[in-house]
Amino acid sequence: MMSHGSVSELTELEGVALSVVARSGTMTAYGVKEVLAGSPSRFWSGSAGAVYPLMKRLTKRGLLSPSDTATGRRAATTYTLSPDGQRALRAWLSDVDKAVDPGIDPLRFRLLYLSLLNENEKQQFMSEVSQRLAEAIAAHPFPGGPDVFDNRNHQIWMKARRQAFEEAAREL
Amino acid sequence: MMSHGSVSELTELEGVALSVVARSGTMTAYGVKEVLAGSPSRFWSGSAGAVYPLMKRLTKRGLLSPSDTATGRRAATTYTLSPDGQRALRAWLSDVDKAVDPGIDPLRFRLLYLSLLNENEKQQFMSEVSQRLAEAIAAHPFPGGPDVFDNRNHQIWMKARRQAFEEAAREL
DNA sequence: GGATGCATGTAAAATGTTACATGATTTA
DNA sequence: TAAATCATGTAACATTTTACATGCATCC
Repeated sequence: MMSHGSVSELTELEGVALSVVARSGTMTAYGVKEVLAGSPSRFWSGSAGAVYPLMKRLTKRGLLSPSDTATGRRAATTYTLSPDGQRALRAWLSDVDKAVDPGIDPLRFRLLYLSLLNENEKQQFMSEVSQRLAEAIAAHPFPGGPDVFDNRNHQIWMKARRQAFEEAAREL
Repeated sequence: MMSHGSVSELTELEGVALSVVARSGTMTAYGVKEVLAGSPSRFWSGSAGAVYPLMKRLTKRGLLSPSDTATGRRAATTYTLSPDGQRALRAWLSDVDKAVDPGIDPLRFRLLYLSLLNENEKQQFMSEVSQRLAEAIAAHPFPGGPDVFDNRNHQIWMKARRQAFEEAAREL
């Protein structure tokens, strides 16, 4: 049998968290939380309750190296990637199976079931979505951080989703 | 203040579950589980431990009406949408804010952080992803059920993602 | 009639959300 | 210097995963 887990597999949240740390070189839990909170997606809550424990778990797994950076009399921890963390991140980033997974797209789900609405509701929905997508594409800087959820990347994805939306609409 | 919650808001999982029931008119927890398990996305686990309790919660919230359909001596419950369930589902389906949310796209995240890999790794990744996307688009019937995660819809979305991928690649 | 798979769940553990607490720092 | 905001967490609760248990049907 192939050795299945020389590096531990990461969830999307874990992978993104490690990426954020790696990109900066060093980062606190708060910093990671802020980046996530700046995401255009509501699926990244960026809540303290999610992120602080996450960083602890990744530390316990040996993927992050904490250092105590208390300022004044206040406790604080800054993290860097350990060598194992770097390996795990590389494995996550280049995981093609995960990459091609369609993930979760709320628009896709709705188009799949839109026939459950009546004609009026459908029309209304399609027209509002169309408008909102156009706005999202036009809006250069969306509110939030420029790091993970980089504007340009966001725009590219929104354009692709609009295309899917229009194609699906044609077949509705 | 506006009455904020005459119908309870649904998560994506809840919305999809109600949609599956609504489309069939009637369905067991097992049926819903099977549809979810047939999804191309790993984010829908379709595990019994997720679905059976979910159906109970939706029942408790008054959105599903259970009926006892024991066959022989074995307990079984089939569900239909209650009037409140229908309203909640309509509200979910036509929720434009949720619809435009980018959701979770594993490919998007990876392209965002791909610069953390070295040139070789990047090349390898891009070429493999490209191939896998092409395969996914060409493959007419993907393994799994034809209901929620309808082939045609899946294909449209994969095409859109390939376009985003190519555009992002050009700017890498 | 034993093995295999379908159908219906539950239990323990992990993860994530919401809400709170509290120390430090900036701002009015 | 009081109020607001930033930063660092924890606690209770809800949800989800993983793993197990078990009854019925079918097929070999």
